[in-house]
Amino acid sequence: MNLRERKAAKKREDILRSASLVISRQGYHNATMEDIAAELLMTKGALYYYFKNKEELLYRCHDLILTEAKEKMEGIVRMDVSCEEKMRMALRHHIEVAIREKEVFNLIVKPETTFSQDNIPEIIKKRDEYAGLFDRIIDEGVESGEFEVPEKKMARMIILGATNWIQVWYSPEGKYSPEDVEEIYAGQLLKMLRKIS
Amino acid sequence: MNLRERKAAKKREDILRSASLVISRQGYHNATMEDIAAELLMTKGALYYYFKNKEELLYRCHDLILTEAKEKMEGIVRMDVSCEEKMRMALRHHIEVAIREKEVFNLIVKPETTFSQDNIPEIIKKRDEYAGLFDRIIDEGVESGEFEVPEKKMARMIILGATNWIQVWYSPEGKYSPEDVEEIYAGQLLKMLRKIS
Amino acid sequence: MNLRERKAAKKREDILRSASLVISRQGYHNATMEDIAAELLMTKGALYYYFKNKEELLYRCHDLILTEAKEKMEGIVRMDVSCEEKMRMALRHHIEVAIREKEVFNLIVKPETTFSQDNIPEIIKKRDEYAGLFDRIIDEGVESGEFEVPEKKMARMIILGATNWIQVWYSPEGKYSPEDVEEIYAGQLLKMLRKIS
Amino acid sequence: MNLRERKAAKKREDILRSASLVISRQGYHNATMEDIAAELLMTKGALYYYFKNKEELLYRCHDLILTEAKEKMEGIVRMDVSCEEKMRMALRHHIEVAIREKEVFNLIVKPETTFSQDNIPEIIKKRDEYAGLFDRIIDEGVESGEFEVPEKKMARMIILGATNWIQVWYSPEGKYSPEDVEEIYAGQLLKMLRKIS
DNA sequence: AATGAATGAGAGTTCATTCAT
DNA sequence: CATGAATGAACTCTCATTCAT
Repeated sequence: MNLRERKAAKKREDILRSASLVISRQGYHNATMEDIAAELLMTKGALYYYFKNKEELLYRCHDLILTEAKEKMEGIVRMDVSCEEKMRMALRHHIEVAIREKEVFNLIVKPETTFSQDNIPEIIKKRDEYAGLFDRIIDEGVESGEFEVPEKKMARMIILGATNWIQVWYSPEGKYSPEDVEEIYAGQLLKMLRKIS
Repeated sequence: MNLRERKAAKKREDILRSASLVISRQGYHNATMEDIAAELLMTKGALYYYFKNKEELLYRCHDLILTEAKEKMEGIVRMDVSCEEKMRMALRHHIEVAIREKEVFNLIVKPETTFSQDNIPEIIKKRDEYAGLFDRIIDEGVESGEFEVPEKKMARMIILGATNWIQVWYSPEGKYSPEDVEEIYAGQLLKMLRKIS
Repeated sequence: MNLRERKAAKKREDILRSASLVISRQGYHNATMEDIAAELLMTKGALYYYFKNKEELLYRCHDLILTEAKEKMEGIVRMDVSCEEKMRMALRHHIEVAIREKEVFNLIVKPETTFSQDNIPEIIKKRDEYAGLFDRIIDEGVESGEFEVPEKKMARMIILGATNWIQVWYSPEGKYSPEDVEEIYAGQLLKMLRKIS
Repeated sequence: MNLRERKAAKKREDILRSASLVISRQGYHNATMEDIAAELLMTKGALYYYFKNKEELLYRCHDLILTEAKEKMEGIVRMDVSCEEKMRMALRHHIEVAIREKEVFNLIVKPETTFSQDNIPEIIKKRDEYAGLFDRIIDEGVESGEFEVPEKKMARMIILGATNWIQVWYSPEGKYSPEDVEEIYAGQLLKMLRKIS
C-alpha cells in the first residue's frame, strides 16, 4: 500500500469516525451527510467519493466498530483464565465500547430501521458472531461447573441487554465513572450466572 | 364531558393506538403522518385537528402507553405479597408491555433523538416515575432482607436494560412464548437480586 | 365523476400539457420538475401529488399524445375512401401532430434513453399499434392494386421517418405553412407508394 | 507537427472515438465524462487537458463525424455517373453512417438541446453544407430531366428524415442487413424522385 | 500529461404542515 | 370535522469542473 492509498484509507477511516460521532450525537436519521462532512470540514460531495451512499457509509461505520470490538473480544475468549474472569473482562470491554460508541451501537442492534435488505444479513451475521463469543464463555462456564443457567441464549440476551442499555442512561457528568459501572455490572451479572452450591 | 367531547376523546385515543402500531412496525422515523392516518382510513390533514404536530402526537402516544404501564405497575407495588413475588409480577408486566409495544418503548427510552427540548423533561419525569416503582420494590426487598445489591440504581438499570432489550430480539415466530421469556428472565434476574445466605 | 374528480383530472391534464410544452422547448433532460411546475405557477412538490415521479409524469405525457393521435388515426383508417385518400389524410394528421408536439414525439421514438425497463414495453406496444395503422393502409393499398412496394415495413419506416423529421427543421417563422408541408409531403410519399402501370 | 503534437492529436481523436461510442450507447445526457474517460482507461480529469469542457468535446465529436461524412459525400457528388447512380451511392453512404453512429447523429440533428449558443451556428452551417450536397444531386437530376420534384428542399428533407430515422429502429439483430436496408431505401426514394414520363 | 481529490450547483424526491372549502 | 391540494424546506445523490501534486 503506497502513500496515496494509505492516505485514502486514512481518510475513509476519518470519515467513519466522524460519522460515528455525528450519529452518536444526533441519531442516524437526524445525521445528514452535510453534518458528517462538516465535522471534517469537507463538503458532502466529497463523501460520495469515498462511499457510494449514506447507507454504505453507515454500514462501513458499524462494521468498523463491530469488527474492532469482536477482535478484542476474541482475544479475551482465548485467554487462559477462569470463565468467571473471562466474563468479567468481556463485560468490561463491552461496556466500555457501549459507552464510547452509543448510537452506532444502536445501528448494530436494530438494522431493520436503517439498512436495506442487501446489508442486513451480513450485519446480523457479524452481530451474531460477536454475541456468539459471549455464548462461548457461558458454555465453557457451564461445562466447567462455574456457571449455571436455565437457558443459555436468554442469559446472553440479559447480559447484552443490560449492558447495551448503559449507553441510554450513562452520562460522563454523572456520579459513576465508567470503571464503577463496569465493576458493579460485572458483579451483578456474574452473580446471576454463578452456580450456587 | 358531553357526547361531542367524548367522541373526540375516543378519536384521539384511536389515533394514538394507530400511531403506536405504525411506529412499532416501521420505527419512528419511517412512520409518516400519512401512514398513521391511513391505518385509520383518515387523511393526514385530519390528524392536525386532534394534535398540533407530529411530535405532540408522538408525545401523547408514548404518554398513553407509559401511563397505562405505570398504573398497572403501581397496583403491583401496592400488593401485599413478598418482594420477590412483587418483582416477579413487575417483570412479567414490563416484559409483556415491552414485547407488545416495541418501538414506542424506544421513544420512551431515547427521547433526545425524537423530542424537542420542550417535551423531554416531562418525558424523563414520567419515565423516572415508572422506573422508580422498580426502585421501590428493590428498596423494600433490601430492607426486608430478601434482596442484596451493591447499588440499587444499577440493579434497576440492569433489570430495565435486560427487559427492554427483549423487543430487539423477540419474535413471535421464534421458539419462545412470551410466557417462557417472562419466566426465565424473572428467574435469572431474581437470582441476581436475591440475598445469598 | 363528481366535481372534485373532474377538477383533479383537469389538473392532471394541465400538468401533462405543461410538461409537453416545456419538453418541446428544452428537451426531456433539460426540463426540470421545477420548470414544468413553474409553467403552471405551481411548486414542484405539488407535481408529486399527481404523479409519482418524473418518469411517470413523462410517461403519462407521451401516452396522452399518442393515444389521441391513435384514436384519430383509427377514424381515418375506418373511413370509406380510396387508400390513396386514406394515406393522404393519415399523413396530414401525423404531420400536424409532429409539428405541434415536437419533443414529446421524440420520447415516443426513443424510449430507451428516457424510460426505465418497466415502462418501455408498454410504450413500444402503443407505438407499434400506432405505426400498425399505417401498415394497414399500405396493406390495403397493395391488395387493391393502388400501391406497390418492395417491403411494407420499410415503406412505413420511410414514411414515419420522413414525417417525424419535420419537427426537427420546421419553424412556424419559415416560408412554409403547415398545410404546405402536408401537401408536398403527401404528394411525394404517395408517388413513392403508387403502382406505376 | 512534431512528435509531441502528433501524439496529442492522436489522443484527441481517440477521445472523440470513445465519446462517440459512449454516446451512441447511452445517449448524450446519460454519458458522463467519467464514462467517456473510462472507455479509454483514463480519468476524467485528463479529458480537460484536451478539451475545455463537455460541450467542446461533444462539439468536436460531432464535427469529426460530420466532416468525414461530408468529405466522402463530396467525392460522390464529383463522380462522373448519372444522377440516379449518384443519389443511390449517397443514400448508401448516409445510411451506413447513420447506422454506425446512431446517437452522435442525433447531436447533429438537434443541436439546440445540447449545445450552447456559441456553437450552434457553426454546427448548423456544417450540417447545411452536408445537406447541401444532397441538394446538388437533386438539382443536377432535375436539370438533366432524371428527377422531378415539387419542392427541392422538401424532397431533401424527406430523404434525410427517412434515412436518419433508421438509427431509431435498426437493430443488427433484426432480419435486415445494412445492405438490405440500403437497397430498399434507395429503391423507394429514387422512385419518389424519378421523373415519370 | 495525468491523477486523485474535492467542490458546488442543482436535480429529484419526501414529508410535516397549512388552509380553503 | 374532514378532505384534497399545495407549500417549502430539507435531504440524498450526481456530475461537470477545478486544481495541487
